[in-house]
Amino acid sequence: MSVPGLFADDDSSAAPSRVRVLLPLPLAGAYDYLVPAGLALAPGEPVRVPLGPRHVDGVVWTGTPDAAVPAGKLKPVTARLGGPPFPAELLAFVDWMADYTLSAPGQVLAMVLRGRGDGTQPRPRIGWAPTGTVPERMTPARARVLEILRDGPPRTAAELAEIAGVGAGVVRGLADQGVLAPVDLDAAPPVPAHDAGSGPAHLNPAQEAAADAIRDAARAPRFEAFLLDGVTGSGKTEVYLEAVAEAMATGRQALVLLPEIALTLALAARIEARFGAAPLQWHSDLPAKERRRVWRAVRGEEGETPAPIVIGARSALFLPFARLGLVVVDEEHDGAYKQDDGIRYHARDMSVVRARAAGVPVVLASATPSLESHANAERGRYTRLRLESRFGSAGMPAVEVVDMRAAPPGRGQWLSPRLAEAVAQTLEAGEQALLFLNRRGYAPLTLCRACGHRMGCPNCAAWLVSHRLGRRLVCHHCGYSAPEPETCPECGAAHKLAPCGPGVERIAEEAAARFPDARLALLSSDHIESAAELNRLLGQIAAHEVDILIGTQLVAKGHHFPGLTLVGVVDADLGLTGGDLRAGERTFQLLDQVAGRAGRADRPGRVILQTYMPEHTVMRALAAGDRDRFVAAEMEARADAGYPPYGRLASLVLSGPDEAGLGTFARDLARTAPRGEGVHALGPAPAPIALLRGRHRIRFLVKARNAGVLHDALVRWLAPVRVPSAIRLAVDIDPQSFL
DNA sequence: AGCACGCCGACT
DNA sequence: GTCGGCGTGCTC
Repeated sequence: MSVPGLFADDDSSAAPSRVRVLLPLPLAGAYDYLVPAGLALAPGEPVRVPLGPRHVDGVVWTGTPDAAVPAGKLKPVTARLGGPPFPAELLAFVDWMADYTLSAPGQVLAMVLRGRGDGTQPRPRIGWAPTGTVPERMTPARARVLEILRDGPPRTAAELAEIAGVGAGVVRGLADQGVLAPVDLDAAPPVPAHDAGSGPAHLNPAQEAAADAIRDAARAPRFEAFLLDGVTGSGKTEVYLEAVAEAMATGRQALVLLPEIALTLALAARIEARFGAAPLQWHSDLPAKERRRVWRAVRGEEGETPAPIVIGARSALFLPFARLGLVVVDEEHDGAYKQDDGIRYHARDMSVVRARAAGVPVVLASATPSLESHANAERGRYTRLRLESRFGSAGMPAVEVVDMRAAPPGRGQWLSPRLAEAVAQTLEAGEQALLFLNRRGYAPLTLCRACGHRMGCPNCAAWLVSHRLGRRLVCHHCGYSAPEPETCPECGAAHKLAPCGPGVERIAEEAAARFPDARLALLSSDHIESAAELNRLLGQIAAHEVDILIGTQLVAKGHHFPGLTLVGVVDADLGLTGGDLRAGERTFQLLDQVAGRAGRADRPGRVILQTYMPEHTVMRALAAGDRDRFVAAEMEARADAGYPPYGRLASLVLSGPDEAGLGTFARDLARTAPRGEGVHALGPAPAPIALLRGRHRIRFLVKARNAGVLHDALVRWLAPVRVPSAIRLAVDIDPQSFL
C-alpha cells in the first residue's frame, strides 16, 4: 500500500522527503524523519532511526508529516530493517486503540513489537550427530564420543569433549572424516502443515447453521461479529473450528483467544486432532526464544508461509499477522480479557476492532455472554448464533438452593447438613464431588479475640488472608506476607488470634475430617506451581484417583471431569457484596460455569448452592436454569441507571504516596470535570481500595451517554492537565472492576 | 522508555 | 574540591 504524494521518491530535484515513523515509546505521536536518497519507504515498513543519542527501531507510519517541525531538526532514517511491512490493518488498529484508550500510539506499537527480540540473530549453536559411517581408525576416545551420541541427542563439540573426557581435537577429527555431521541445534521446528480437510466434524443441524454463517463471512472475507451463544457442551468449539478451517482454505490466518494459559493445552490437542498439527501458542510469559519464533512465524518472515493458526492469551491480539482471516474469542465473558495495568484494554472489544480493521469475521463464544455482547446482538451489531441443546445425551444438571439461614452448618463448619449428605451419597455411588469456593487461603480475616484487632496489610487498605501453607498472613493485593504472629500486635495478648471465615484450605480441612476415607485434591493457584502440575492433577482427577476436589475458580473454567456428578458451591453469595455494578452478572457467569462441571458423561449431575440470599435473582435464575430471564432483568436495571451496556463509563484513579498532596490535586481536577450534555463526572472519592502498595488512591467515575461523548469529554478535560510527578493518573475506559 | 542535564550530600 | 543521588525534560 502506498499513499500518493507522501513518499516522493519520484522527484529527485525536490527537498529530501519526510516520513512519519512511530516509535515504541510513550511519545505523543509519530516523529518525522528524512528519507535518504535511494531509499523508498512505504507505511508499515520496519526501520531504525536515530533518537537523541541512541538508535531505536520503529515503523514507518501513515499520515502527513508535520510541516511545523523545522527541517533543521530532522534526522535521516538510518536503515530499513528486514522482513515484510506490517499490514495497513495493523497500523489502523494501533491508531484506533491508542485513541480509544487515551494512550500514546507508541505504547500500543510496543505491544505489537514485544516478542520481536532485538532483531539480531544469536549465533547458531552447531551440534554434531553421527552420519553412520565408521571412522578409518577406531580409537577408545573416538568410541566414547560415538557411544554418547548413539544414546543421546546431538551435542556441541565442547559438550562432547567434556562428557567423553577427550580433547576437542577428537571431535574435530571425526567431523573432518565425515563420521559426524553438523546440525543446527537452534533450528526452529518447522511451522506445522495443517490439513483443513482432515477430521471433518459431525455437526448437528444447529451447529451446521452456525458454522455456515461464519464460514460465509470468512470466505468473503468480510467483517462481521458473531455471538456464538450456547450452553456448556453444546459444541461451540466444533463450530468455530469449522470457521478456522474456512479461513485457512482461503489462505488466511486464524487467531483463537482464550482467557487463560491453562486452557490452551486442551484446545491445542483438539486442533491437532482436527487439523493434523498443533497450533502455535502465544502468551506473555513464553520464553524469549519461543516468543521470537512465534512472532516471526505469524509474519511469514524470510518468505515462509505464515503460521495458519495461533491460540493464545489476550496479548496474542497484538501479533503481526501477515494475513489475518478470523478472530475467535472463547469464553468472551471472562474477566481475564480485561488488562488492568499499563494500557487498560478489553481484549474482547479490541478483537472486534482488529477484525473490523482487517475486514474479517470475529466470533465471540460463551455459554453466558456478557451483557455488553447481549446488547450488541440486540442492536444488530453482532449476529447471534444460538446453540440450544447440550450435545449428546447428557442433560443439564439439577440445581438445588440451600438456605443457610434455615439449615446452617455446625459451629466452625461451612458445609450444611444437606451438602455434606450429598457428598456422602456421591462417594457411596463411587462418583466424584467438587466443593467450590472462590477464595484462596485458609481464612479471609484474622482477628484478636482479646481486643478485636483485625490483621491488616501495612501497604493496602485490605485484610491479610491467613494461609495454612507455612502459617502466613498474606495480602492478596500487594503480595505482602508475614508469619502468623503468636501475640496480638495491638494488645499483646498471646494465642488470641483467630481465623474468621473460610477459604479453600479450610474447606479441605473440614472435608478431610468429615470424609476421612476420601482422597482429596486441593486446586488453588497457591498450591499449583505450573501449568504442567495443573495438568498432572487434572489427569489424576480424570483417572478417578481423587474423590473430592476442592477448588477456587481455577476449576471452574473449561476443564472436563467425566466422573464428577456433584458440585457444591460453599458460598454462592461471595462476590455479590460490595456494590460492584457487575457483581450479579459475574456471579451468575461463574456459578453457571462451575455448575456446568457436573454430570458431563452419561450420568446426571447435581449442583448445590449454599446461600444466605435464596431470593436473590442470581440464585433464582440458577435454580430455574433460566438465564434469559436473568439477563433481561439485569439489562433493565442497567438501562434504568444508565450503566453499561446502556451508556459508558470511564474510571480515573489518582494515586500517590502523599495523601494531602493527592487530595489537593484531586480537588483541582474536579473544578474542570465534565458535567452536563450526556456526560458527568462523579468524584473525587476515595477509591474502593483507598491504599494500595503504599499509595493513596482517589477515584473519579465518568458516566456518558455513549463512547464518543465519553471520549471527547475526557480529552477536553485531561489534555491541559499537568500531573505532578509524584502522582499517577490512570484512565480506564470501560472499567470492569472498580478497585 | 532512555538518557542528559542539573542541583544538593559524603568521599578520594 | 569531585562523585553521584534521582527530579525534570526532551527526543523528529
